[in-house]
Amino acid sequence: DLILLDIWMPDTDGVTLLKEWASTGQLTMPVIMMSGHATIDTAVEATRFGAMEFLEKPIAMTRLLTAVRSGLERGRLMRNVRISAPVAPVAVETAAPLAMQGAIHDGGDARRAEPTPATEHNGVALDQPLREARDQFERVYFEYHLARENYSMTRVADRAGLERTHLYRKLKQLGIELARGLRRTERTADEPVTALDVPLARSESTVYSQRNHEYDD
Amino acid sequence: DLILLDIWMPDTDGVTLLKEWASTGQLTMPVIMMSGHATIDTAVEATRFGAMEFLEKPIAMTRLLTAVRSGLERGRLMRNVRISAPVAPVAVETAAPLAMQGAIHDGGDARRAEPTPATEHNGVALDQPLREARDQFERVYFEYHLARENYSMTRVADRAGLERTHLYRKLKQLGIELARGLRRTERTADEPVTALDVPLARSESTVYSQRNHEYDD
DNA sequence: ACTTGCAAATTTGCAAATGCAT
DNA sequence: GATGCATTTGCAAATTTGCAA
Repeated sequence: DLILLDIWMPDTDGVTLLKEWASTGQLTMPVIMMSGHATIDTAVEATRFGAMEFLEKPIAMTRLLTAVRSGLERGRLMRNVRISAPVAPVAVETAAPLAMQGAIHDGGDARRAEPTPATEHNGVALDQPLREARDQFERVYFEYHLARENYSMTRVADRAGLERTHLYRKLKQLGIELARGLRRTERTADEPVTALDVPLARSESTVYSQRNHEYDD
Repeated sequence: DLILLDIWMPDTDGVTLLKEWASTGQLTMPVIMMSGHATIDTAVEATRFGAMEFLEKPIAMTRLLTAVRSGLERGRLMRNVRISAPVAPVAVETAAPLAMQGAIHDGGDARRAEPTPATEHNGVALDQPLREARDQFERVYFEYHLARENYSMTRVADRAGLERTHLYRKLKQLGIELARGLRRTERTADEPVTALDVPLARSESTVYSQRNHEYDD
């Protein structure tokens, strides 16, 4: 579950809608904004109100896919964790901002508190096969370190105690895009991330280890 | 106290700096970004990492003033509330107390009892090599399922999607003892976890896979 | 109920290749 | 073109995992 919201719409505009959802606590899933003619202000506004990504048209298919993918991932996390991010502006993302943010929840009315969560830990659902759970955990793990080390593969690899080269494979396998980390400076805009753009997004076939076949028994 | 950060700077760029602060928990006061040539991506990034405002040059004096004013206001709030970790919201702890048991915290650099330790995610310390972290996670995972299924290896194996036989090895390897004689107790899985006090016995000696040797390189 | 032997599937490290940017 | 760093690949060794005792 995930929402792709366009700024320009017949009746209202995306941002207004987003704000509305946010203020009524209906923002229960990740939102990716799309727009062809947005201003910085609009983008900031949207982000502040919980939008996960803000893509400008023309949108590169790879980028969209990437965004959707991590959006869904985040959605999964959101569902597991009853986040209560500060509404409105107050949003000092401290660390691990990528791990999960969004979910601007109108404070106070979190009535959907399940009686016995226990099903999750670390924002990772425990009630699922080990492999899935473990993968999810690793995703959290790496997102955390990536953010923390500012996307320096060298440093992350070091911290994780892995070979740098292996780290790449690992991330790809987990579906973690490096795209976002402007490990150098701001380049972006018309040329979002050079070589990292293509690989993962499409060619599932290249995924170096296939372990997704259904087990039927 | 408030920071006015320009994107374009001699050494680094504002966003990188911002991220750095954010990831090291130094973001203790409002930040207002300023830039003359920013892209939407940059703005979104900055907002996501805690920037309060994103002003484009040329900046209207009124706007700057407004921003600064509300920035200071917010700063005051932050100081009062000690804005404790808005992110890293993971907060479900209810029924998985077995969480941390293995020696976690080493004397790394966790001496900052600051708002966001971020060093650990709800039990499993993330600031350690992947292998350790993962093992810890798996321990939590299995303890959870064992308790939940009342130590029925068959059912746990089933839930975890593992071979029953492999499960034994796994547990041994993780150092989880299941010598608890309660696996006969009449009770079903719908019962909330009960006997979690089971201490972890570590029988390093039997560990079936040796991966603890020092890597001397 | 729990262990073992074994082969197949995965993961992981190392070295070499490729791609980019200065 | 040369040089240095980031990312991929090929490969073999180390581990994990399922199946049949």
